[in-house]
Amino acid sequence: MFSKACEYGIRASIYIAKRSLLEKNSRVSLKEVAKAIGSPEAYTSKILQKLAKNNIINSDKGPTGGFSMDKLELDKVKLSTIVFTIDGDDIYKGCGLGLEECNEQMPCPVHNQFKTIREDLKTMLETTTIISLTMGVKDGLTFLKR
Amino acid sequence: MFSKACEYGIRASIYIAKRSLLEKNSRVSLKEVAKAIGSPEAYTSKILQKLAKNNIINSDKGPTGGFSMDKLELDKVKLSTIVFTIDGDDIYKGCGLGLEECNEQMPCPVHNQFKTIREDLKTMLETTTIISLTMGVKDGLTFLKR
DNA sequence: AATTTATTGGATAAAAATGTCCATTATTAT
DNA sequence: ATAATAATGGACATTTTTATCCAATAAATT
Repeated sequence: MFSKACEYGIRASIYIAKRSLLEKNSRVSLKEVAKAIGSPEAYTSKILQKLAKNNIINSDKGPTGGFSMDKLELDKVKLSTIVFTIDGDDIYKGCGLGLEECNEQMPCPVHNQFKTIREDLKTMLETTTIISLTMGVKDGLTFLKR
Repeated sequence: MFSKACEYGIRASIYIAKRSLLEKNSRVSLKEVAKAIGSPEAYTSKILQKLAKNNIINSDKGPTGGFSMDKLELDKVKLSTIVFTIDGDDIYKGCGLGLEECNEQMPCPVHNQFKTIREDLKTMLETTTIISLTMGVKDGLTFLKR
């Protein structure tokens, strides 16, 4: 469904969000993030860089540096934002059978069957906020690792 | 969503089904299939081999040989069968965030949001038959290429 | 100012997916 | 039997994705 990079990106964002929610002015190091979500450190670094450049997370260099998210913005960051930043819009516009062009006028054989599912997925991604996902983790109801 | 191999596999199956439906005892050559669905010939060959080994399509060697499907079985072949044969069951059981274990007891943060969508997808794949997809192509309503 | 710390960015490596080539095998027709 | 045809199977090549390494940069502390 998502690329590995995107999976790491979502999990990392949730972890950073959680830490930013619990302590103010918290800065989470790359090492801590990677450990918390069970991802390769250097690879995770690249993904966090991308998220930082797209202003989804903040990053600060130097001692006491690390990654963080604006607590007051956590309800504005949607899952769709992260997915789009890392995987692009294939999940929305891509054809289920890989045709370059596939639309109402010239649909692939599964176009209509996929339409509903894809729209549901889109809606879900666009309405699910990072804060809501973070809550589950904070309350020990959901998990970011294993 | 699906691998490229799986996309080719589905499109190829539909094309072979269509030809088998229109002419009896038809044998479609690899070349014809690849041309009809716009896929690389040699790569498509591998995929058809896999489908043939799993009895989803028939293959016959020699002159007049080629690929075919049993006309009377076309309503029994489900999209899910092809997808499972080529891509395995990741699409059903795999975690949306890539966790090795993810279930009701220890769900990932998006587990519940994905559950509905995944079940809908599963149901769709399990209820969509090759014959129904073939009809659309036969009637010029849907397309296998471009 | 010097040292330490942590992210950044570029190069490179490893793995997986996609794609190609060609000799072999099975089958049909002559 | 021989030749022609079409799938098969194995090796190989390319591309994309995933992952690693390390020097450079920026910031904080002493």
